[in-house]
Amino acid sequence: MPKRAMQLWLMKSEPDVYSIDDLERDGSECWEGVRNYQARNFMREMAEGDLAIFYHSNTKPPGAAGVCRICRKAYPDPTQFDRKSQYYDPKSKKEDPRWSMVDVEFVEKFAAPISLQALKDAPALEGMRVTQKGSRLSVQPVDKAHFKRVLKMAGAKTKLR
DNA sequence: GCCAACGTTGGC
DNA sequence: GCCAACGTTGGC
Repeated sequence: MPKRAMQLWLMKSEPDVYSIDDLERDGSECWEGVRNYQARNFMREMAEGDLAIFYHSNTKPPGAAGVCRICRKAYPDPTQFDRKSQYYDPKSKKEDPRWSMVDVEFVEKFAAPISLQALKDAPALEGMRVTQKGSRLSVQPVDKAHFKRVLKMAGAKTKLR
């Protein structure tokens, strides 16, 4: 009966490509195109019901924009087999797909995004991966205390138990 | 647009 | 297995 504890994540997306507003409009979306092994491995650890901070990268300012929930666990990313896709990977084999993706659903958009600078300036968030210099990882785990703090900073409706 | 910080590739 | 060259990410 003991269930796996909920795990918490942060997922980066460039808002020009896909933003929290796009997710709010769509309700849910597949998280395609991750082509980094470490990020892929974290996605494979995700379970339905896990929550993730939706982070806007490569924009100004970058920062935490909202919350989403994992609604489908990892399965093969079809774009790796699509020759026309920018994510096509000629080395990936159908019988042993190299890349996975999960589906996420919209939970909430923060009233105002919490900028990366604000995250870095918060002493309680010390050690959070995304605040560390040169952190490029697009999918990363987040400590519960850090996740809660970000929710608090954002005045979020989402609460963790 | 620059460039630091990686990750990947391929020659050896 | 090493490592130089190259490509990508993403803040600034």
